[in-house]
Amino acid sequence: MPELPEVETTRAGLAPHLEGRRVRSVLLRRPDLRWPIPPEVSERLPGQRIVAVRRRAKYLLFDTEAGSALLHLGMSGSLRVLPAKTPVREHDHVDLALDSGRVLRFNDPRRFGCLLWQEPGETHELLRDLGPEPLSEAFDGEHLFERSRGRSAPVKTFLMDQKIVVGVGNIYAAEALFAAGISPLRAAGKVSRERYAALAGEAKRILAHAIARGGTTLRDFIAPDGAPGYFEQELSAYGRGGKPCPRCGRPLKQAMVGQRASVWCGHCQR
DNA sequence: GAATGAACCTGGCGGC
DNA sequence: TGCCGCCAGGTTCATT
Repeated sequence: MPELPEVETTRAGLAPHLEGRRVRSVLLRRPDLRWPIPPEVSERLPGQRIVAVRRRAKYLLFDTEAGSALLHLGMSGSLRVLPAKTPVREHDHVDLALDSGRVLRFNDPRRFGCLLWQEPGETHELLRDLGPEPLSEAFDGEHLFERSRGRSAPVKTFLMDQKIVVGVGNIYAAEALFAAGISPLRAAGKVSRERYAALAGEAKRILAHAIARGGTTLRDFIAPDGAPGYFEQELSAYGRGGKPCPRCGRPLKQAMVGQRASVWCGHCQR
């Protein structure tokens, strides 16, 4: 289930194989992903040279002079660069054949991912209202404090709102709140400036560390080179409901917060 | 504007 | 062993 570190790991793994390469052809085996793949992808991408592989939030952008392919991995998507004759597996929905003789293959069992098109010089509407990147200077405690005033929703829901900050999903929200000692149930508008400073700092630290470790391997995530991520071994809260808190040893609580499974320590997180 | 909940899809897992 | 039903996940959209 790709979150920002997984998407960044994917981007970094793909870039050396794609940048400077020309797209020979596009094969759509199954165009009905989350949204239908628009005709521009198969009409305008062939023949184009990929000049950059970028990431914005959890979206990957493959830039060409004719426009950019915009890809979201959804919850189960993965991308691999493979020899052109590699046998197709179930759920291999899209192939981009490259002039290197290899193919960029998109596999997505649950089809929550998408492949869209962005015109040159434009910003796709899905990217327009996104919050700052969590590892940028624009994201800090002051940003969280200002945007949270008057909001009664749980701070975990607030932190996962992509308009507030991008790329923080269920796993890293749980981990950042644990590290900062903030209960996920606390109303976002009731968290102090000082505690938001701690939360922003922990979110940055955890995300940067997860990227360095190759993301989190949970069921579906595999990096483009086929290697699993190693961050899962270091999770303190996520997926550990009922197990001892790494700090105080008391059992971690588990409940739904904003429709999402949440784990926290009732003693260490207030 | 904010909060809430449904919907999308399917593999994995627990219970029977 | 096989079947059934629930759960998980990110994001959008509709409703309140």
